[in-house]
Amino acid sequence: MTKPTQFSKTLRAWMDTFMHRSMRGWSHFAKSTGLSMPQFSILMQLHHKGPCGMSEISERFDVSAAAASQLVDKLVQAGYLARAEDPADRRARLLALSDKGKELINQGAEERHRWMDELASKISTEERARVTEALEILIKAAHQLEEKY
Amino acid sequence: MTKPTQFSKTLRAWMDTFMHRSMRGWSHFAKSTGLSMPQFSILMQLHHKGPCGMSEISERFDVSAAAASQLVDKLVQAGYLARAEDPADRRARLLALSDKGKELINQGAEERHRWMDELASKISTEERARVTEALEILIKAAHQLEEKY
DNA sequence: GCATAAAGTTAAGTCCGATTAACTAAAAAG
DNA sequence: CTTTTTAGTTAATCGGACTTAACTTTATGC
Repeated sequence: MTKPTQFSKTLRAWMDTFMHRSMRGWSHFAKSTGLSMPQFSILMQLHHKGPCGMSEISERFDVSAAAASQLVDKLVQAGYLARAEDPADRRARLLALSDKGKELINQGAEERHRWMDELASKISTEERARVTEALEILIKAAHQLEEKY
Repeated sequence: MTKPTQFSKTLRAWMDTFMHRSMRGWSHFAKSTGLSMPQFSILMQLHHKGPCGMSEISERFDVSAAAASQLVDKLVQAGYLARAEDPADRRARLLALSDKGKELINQGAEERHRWMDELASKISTEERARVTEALEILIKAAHQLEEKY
């Protein structure tokens, strides 16, 4: 954490390359669906974390409850989200991706993953094995970090 | 490219895990600077690709020349960008990050890179060597792809 | 050189996200 | 059972991003 090692330098270089590229693909796809970036982000969040209440949306995105409510409302009207009453607490809402919403997310993932397949084509078979192994190490480490909080 | 190999599956898994995480940090930082997402994206683009003209901005972000002009104007007024006349073509402008702009980008990179250092702490020394090697392979492949277009 | 095209800018208007304030309904606290 | 807190919605409004249209300035094509 004090001085950057070769490892962390390489990790940063990769992230810079990778982030820049995938960000473009991501926002391009969001635009092509007609959804705004905040709207798309909400769908992404639902996809990653599963169903949640309205308050969690406003916390995650650091906006007021009113803003979250309005944003979600548009997504519900567009058919991407289901908004149901929480049977355990009738004040609360249960937000979840609809089938249409799930399909959209999958489509987006496809687009964003396409360049990875191109990437794979630039890497020899023996290298792929080593890269796969290394990424698995990274993924495991990342999950360990996630658990902490 | 036809059927997903183990390699490409792992690559995708890594992408999903890390995109979600770093996107949050990125937009959080953008917000903390008081800059909007589009404004911040322009700074990022200048950082990655170096100085360019106004027309390139509008092409990259797929907005009208008018929108680009207005967006850039705000960044110039805020002191993040320098807008000079192109000596070779006096209609054109040369846009570049100012020192303040560069500093902001570096700060952002620090924030986004912090969790990578935490990640490093979860990985043993011998594993780091292998991961470093693998990432270098990926970086090289990514740059080969960039050159294509 | 004159017409046309290209690079930006400015202005007016639209749309969307976000805020505050006022409100409803349900749960928790006492 | 009444008070207070919590979850969410609605309305009015603000500001920012984006668009089209009209314009200025500079380069290019015949």
